Amino acid sequence: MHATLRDANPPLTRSVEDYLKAIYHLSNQGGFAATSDIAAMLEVAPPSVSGMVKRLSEAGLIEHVPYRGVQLTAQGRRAALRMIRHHRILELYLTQQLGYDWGGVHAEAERLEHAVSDELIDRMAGALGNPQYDPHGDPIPTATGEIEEAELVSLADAGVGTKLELRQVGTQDPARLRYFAEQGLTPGVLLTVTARQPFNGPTSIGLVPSGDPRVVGRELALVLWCREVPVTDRGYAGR
Amino acid sequence: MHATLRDANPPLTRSVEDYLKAIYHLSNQGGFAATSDIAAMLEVAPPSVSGMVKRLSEAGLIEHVPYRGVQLTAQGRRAALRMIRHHRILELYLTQQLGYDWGGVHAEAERLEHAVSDELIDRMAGALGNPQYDPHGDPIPTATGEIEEAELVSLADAGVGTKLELRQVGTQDPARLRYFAEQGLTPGVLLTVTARQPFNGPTSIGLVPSGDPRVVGRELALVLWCREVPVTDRGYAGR
DNA sequence: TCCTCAAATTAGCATAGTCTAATGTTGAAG
DNA sequence: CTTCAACATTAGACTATGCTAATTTGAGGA
Repeated sequence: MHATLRDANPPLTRSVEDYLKAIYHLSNQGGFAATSDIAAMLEVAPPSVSGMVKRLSEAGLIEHVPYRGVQLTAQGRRAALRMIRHHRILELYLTQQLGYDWGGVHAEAERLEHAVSDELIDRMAGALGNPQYDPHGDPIPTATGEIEEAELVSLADAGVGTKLELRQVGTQDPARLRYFAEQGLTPGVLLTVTARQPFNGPTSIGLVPSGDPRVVGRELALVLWCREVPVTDRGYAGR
Repeated sequence: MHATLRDANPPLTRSVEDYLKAIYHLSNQGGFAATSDIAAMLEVAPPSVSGMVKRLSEAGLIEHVPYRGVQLTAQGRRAALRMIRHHRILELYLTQQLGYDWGGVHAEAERLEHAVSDELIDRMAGALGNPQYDPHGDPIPTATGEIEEAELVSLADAGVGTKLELRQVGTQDPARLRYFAEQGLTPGVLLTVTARQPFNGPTSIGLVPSGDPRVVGRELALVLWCREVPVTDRGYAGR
């Protein structure tokens, strides 16, 4: 009678998995994912998102606060992490075992992540020595759905010499957002911290891989939330 | 304006690819595939097949003769062979490179064949040394869509000692069909020719892998069309 | 405080694919 | 030559997912 009793584990469709993954990436640090951002990420129209949000929410995969956004439930998060694990291991396997280059691998992984079984992914992971990070430096969720949460540091607090990936821009102010965009400071870019002036002075950074320098005042640097990137890396194509 | 002009190469859906593959297998030697046989093979209701047949036929992938059956066009055949190539290389790759056993591999390949790119398949084939046969002895279509047509021999003409796969039963007579079914002689079964009596005498065979013996008179043996199976084999799970 | 505008949602429609129930067709058996 | 059973098709409904157009909402600027 109750939906949950009817079929506890209906296999998720490709679309559903894509939405969950997008929501995961857009609500990184506990916030809400906005309808229009989901629509942009998946390249669908906003009303399509509203429709899917309704279904996902009825299925218990997300929480929806009308006109504010959505968050994953524990169940939705599990499904999203499963896709991310699939994706990251596939990218690794295809490049390391089958000679793919980083250009071609993303689209292939994007399609395959929905079709592979967990068993296949585990076998691929085994063949790779059960890696913990993908080549972007992003952590690979475990088979049990745990992920090393890379906590975000504000650019104003990041250590000089560290390599960072810009993850969240913590302001809604259009003028500032526009400025950041002009400077090439959008989520996903990689940068290294080259210097910081004392007494709450500005932070100097270099963009990766271009090397272009930027200087960011403290007020702005405080809202640029970054993840520290381990070592090897080359651009951001994956998710 | 014309459908063909609107989008010459719409990517085929998973369903469409499954139908084309089923039709290929069911119309082996130039005949028609029957609606009910397609429905049985894909485990859908017959009206679903009628509906899909209409779409496939409008798309130029099959020829439909109402109340008789369907045949693949050159375009449909190309798409079917592409799936078969995907499937057979995937089965080979998963077993040889990732330690799958023959039980688990079919379902995995069945899902993946629709999601992999031709490039990935070619890379897998390369890693395997560009094999020509899958482990069932079935020929693998080339990347350009050619397949070694295993010509069929009648059981009455097959050499003693050869291993065969029964592919077509060349009669419509219900009494004979029923008899063949009782004897376990249905398309797909493997057998070895153990003896043949002289002067148009009967052929003795052993079923594989059970070893059960059968003796088939010349009249019946003449309508059992078989494919010679190279060497290694173990049951028929793939396609 | 009020207004306006961007964002979100609802309304209404389309397509692919599935189903069950009803109807049509064909060929084989008497 | 008729009839009937098996097979195929049509009719009509439903779900998932997408779209455009219209409407609603909420939050910041005047």
